[in-house]
Amino acid sequence: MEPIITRFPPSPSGYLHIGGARTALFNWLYAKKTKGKFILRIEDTDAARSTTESVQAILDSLEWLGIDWDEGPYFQSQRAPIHAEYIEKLVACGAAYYCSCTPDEVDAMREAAKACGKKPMYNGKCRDRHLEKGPDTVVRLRTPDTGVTVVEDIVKGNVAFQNAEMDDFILQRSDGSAMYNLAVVVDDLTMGINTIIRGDDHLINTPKQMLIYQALNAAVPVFGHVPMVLGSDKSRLSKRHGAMSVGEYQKMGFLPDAVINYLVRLGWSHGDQEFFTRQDLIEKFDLEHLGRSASMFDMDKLMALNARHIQSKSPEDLAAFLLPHLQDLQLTAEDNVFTHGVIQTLAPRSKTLVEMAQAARFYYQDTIEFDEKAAAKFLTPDTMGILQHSAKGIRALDTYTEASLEDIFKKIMDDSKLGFGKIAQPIRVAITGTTVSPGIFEMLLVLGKEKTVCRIDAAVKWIQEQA
RNA sequence: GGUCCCAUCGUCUAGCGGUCAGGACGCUGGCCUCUCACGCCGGAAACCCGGGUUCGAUUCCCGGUGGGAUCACCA
Repeated sequence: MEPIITRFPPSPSGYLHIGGARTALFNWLYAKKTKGKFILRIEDTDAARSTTESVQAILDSLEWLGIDWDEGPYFQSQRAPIHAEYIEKLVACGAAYYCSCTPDEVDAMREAAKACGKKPMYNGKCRDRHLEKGPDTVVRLRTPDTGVTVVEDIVKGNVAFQNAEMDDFILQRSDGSAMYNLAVVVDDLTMGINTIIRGDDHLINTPKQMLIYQALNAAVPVFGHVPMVLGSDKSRLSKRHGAMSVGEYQKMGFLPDAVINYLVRLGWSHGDQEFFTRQDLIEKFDLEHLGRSASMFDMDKLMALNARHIQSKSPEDLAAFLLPHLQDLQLTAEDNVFTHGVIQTLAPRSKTLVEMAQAARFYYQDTIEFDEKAAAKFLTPDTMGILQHSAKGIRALDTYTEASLEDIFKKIMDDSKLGFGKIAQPIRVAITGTTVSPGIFEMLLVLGKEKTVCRIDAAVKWIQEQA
């Protein structure tokens, strides 16, 4: 059994698109799963649109997602000599020929064909003229006029195309550069790629590529065309549907594992399982369970999955991902015990790392600003006594533990005949400035005795100043 | 328009001739509870339509409808 060799060939005309990330993922997973090889190839033949910044952005995104490659990145633009060599071979064996028709002439042919109610195609004028290479000649493939080319697609099944529908398409431009279909085939062939998973927008040029393989007397790879990811209105994903680039998801506070999990589930399934670790995916991914219909991107579901991945990770692992988001909020935090504690209290209640960073704010601030409504309700002369008592009790503690804190609260409850909530809320506001936070005890424990007392004192002082 | 692909709750999907059509997100009723979450228990919610094939179709075939892709000296 030959090893599976897959590839991902982005064209660097922008960031890494979320849909592109998904096809990269499918190829990567399949290679991993089968212990094959995954090759990265940058298709930068379109010099006008390709930039080195885009190349870097794509590489960065792949790295962030944790998609690594066994070979490459290769650059298609550097392979022009190889493309030319294969084109010559094709001409030499008669499978392709030079054509001197100008673009205008070809346009006219198309118009003429359309006028007769036929499909606009090049009419094969130079097919048998046996032209030599000239300054303005292109190379065209001699495509069969009859018969069918059948794509044996692993997700779509057999798809038949009438050869008569295909005209003699261009392999090499008049400037000597290779056209897409020729370049991909030659690259895939020379790189030994035998499995191609790509978006089904490519299904239509697959027969053309097969014809090139056949003309080259080469084995056709296995094709799998996965449906595209659509926006919320079922149209092709675009800016107005929200974030499209992988980098944006990083900024929004998603974990790469969650993005991967979500993307793979969009078009692939493993029974009822929704949550997958990276390792699960590598073990369980297969081509048999790829879906055939297009799917819509659902941010809510990504969020939910992200929350689950946050919950499943250790504070240590999470810290590395959270730190940059804390920095975005001008919060200075280190990957230390305190931050791990912070994360522990916040992880079960955060859907994204951005949310977590915002919720973590109070832990790192020296002075707490009280939310107006929260203060009006819970920092009042009525609650001042509770705050004073708890500050006094906590200050006197030798051992600062959940149990000892609980004792203090119990005592205040007994003395004041108030329920736990009546005591917890004022303290919560004193500590965080708001009415929403992690549990009182876990929070106070993480914060530490000093800061806890200090903040309660500050709240008391604030109440006195209001009066 | 030609060619090609697709069609199960609002969304992602399981299903591979006989199921009370299952799960997840979202929505929603309740429980838990120091707030918010988490968690737990329950609910509403789908087989696009019409023909066949079959004892029996969500499932197989054909047609329709709808959606998508693609028709370059772009990739």
